[in-house]
Amino acid sequence: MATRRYEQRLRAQSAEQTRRRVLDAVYDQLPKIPSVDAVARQAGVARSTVYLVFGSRAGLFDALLHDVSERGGFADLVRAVQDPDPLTHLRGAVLASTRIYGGQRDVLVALRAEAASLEGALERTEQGRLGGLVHLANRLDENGLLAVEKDVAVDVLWTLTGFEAFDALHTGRGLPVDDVAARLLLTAERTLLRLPPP
Amino acid sequence: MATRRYEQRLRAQSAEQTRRRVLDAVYDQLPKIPSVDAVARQAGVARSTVYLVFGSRAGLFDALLHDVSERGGFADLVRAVQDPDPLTHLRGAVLASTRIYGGQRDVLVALRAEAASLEGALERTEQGRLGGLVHLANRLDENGLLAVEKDVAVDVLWTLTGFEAFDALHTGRGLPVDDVAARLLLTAERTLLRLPPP
DNA sequence: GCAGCGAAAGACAAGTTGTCTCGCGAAATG
DNA sequence: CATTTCGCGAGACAACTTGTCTTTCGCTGC
Repeated sequence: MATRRYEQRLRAQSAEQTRRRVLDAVYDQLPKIPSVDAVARQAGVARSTVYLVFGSRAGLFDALLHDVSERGGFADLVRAVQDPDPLTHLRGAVLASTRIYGGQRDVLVALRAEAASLEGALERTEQGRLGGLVHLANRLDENGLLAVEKDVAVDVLWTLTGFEAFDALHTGRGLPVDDVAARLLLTAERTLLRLPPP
Repeated sequence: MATRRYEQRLRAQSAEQTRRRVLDAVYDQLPKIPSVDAVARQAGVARSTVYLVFGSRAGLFDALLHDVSERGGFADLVRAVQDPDPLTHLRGAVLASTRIYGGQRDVLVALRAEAASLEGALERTEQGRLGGLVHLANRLDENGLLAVEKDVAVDVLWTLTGFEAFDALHTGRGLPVDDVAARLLLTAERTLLRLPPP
């Protein structure tokens, strides 16, 4: 049974293609949350293949979560965070994250609905956001811009920059994405800053 | 086939009892979201009885929604809204609703998870909250207390008094209920009021 | 007693997730 | 070119769920 070397080129590449086709099939069926069978049919793939590639329904949505994290305007968010001016940092972070939520809204709703099966994978993703907010609060504090305790600032930013706050205004109140960003930014600035804009 | 009069006393009362037993069985199994079968077994009732009384799984959770609305500290909320001072009104409303969310957290999470089957029944319940917030914003405006547009005030209050904002701080950040209320109230006051507290 | 009705019991259909087996066919290797 | 390897389709099966319907039991109310 001396297993011989086996380097994949075309095969690995075609495997990656079916993986993508399945993920795209999930996007295609949003905002309805599809069954594994529906995803497989839409992707033109056997249902057993989905289980082969992703392990389970939860594994499929876990992969979807990572896919969302790697896509979409996260570049803008990273750029905003690197601005030397803390106020521009704040402004850019709220605007960029709101636009991400607006673009990915359906996927994020689906992932929230599947959250029970995801065993905290969603929360783990949010750890990064929390870290960024702590950093932001520190910078604002160092520059003497904060009108409240640093802990309080983190809590307020956590609430305002989450998907739930976005969706409350966007879906709940019917506001367009940029209006949502304006409301959230206004709230953050007037609550946190020593000299808020009028 | 002349159907004769039939006034129910004990029978209607026992029917009401099984209805309550079923609803209580749902509460018993929280925070896990139970199947109809599990609810029936916990209630000591046949599964078919659940369907007889509530029509469907969605009907069961719809009844649960109404049950939650009628229970819990909604009396405090109503009392707060009737205070002559708009600032006390604001303060009392945020505090009371936060405490309701804290007490009913598991049920509300379950209802949110079932929201897809509930066909907007949850949103209809939220209409009452929106109406109350519009009223509050009007009163603040009439007294010259608002530092922002009335529409903006409603949007901000909508975000801050929703269950999602509560849960972001309570579950997401691990804050006790009264600390959550403090953060939310601070944010509302500093954002909306012309002369916010320090 | 007798009729009405709440409720149990249980069969049945349909949809879902998850597991496993079998086998084809194309890519990789010597 | 022959052989190995492995991605993937096809399909059977088990287990669980929602939802519907029929039959039967037993207590209540006239």
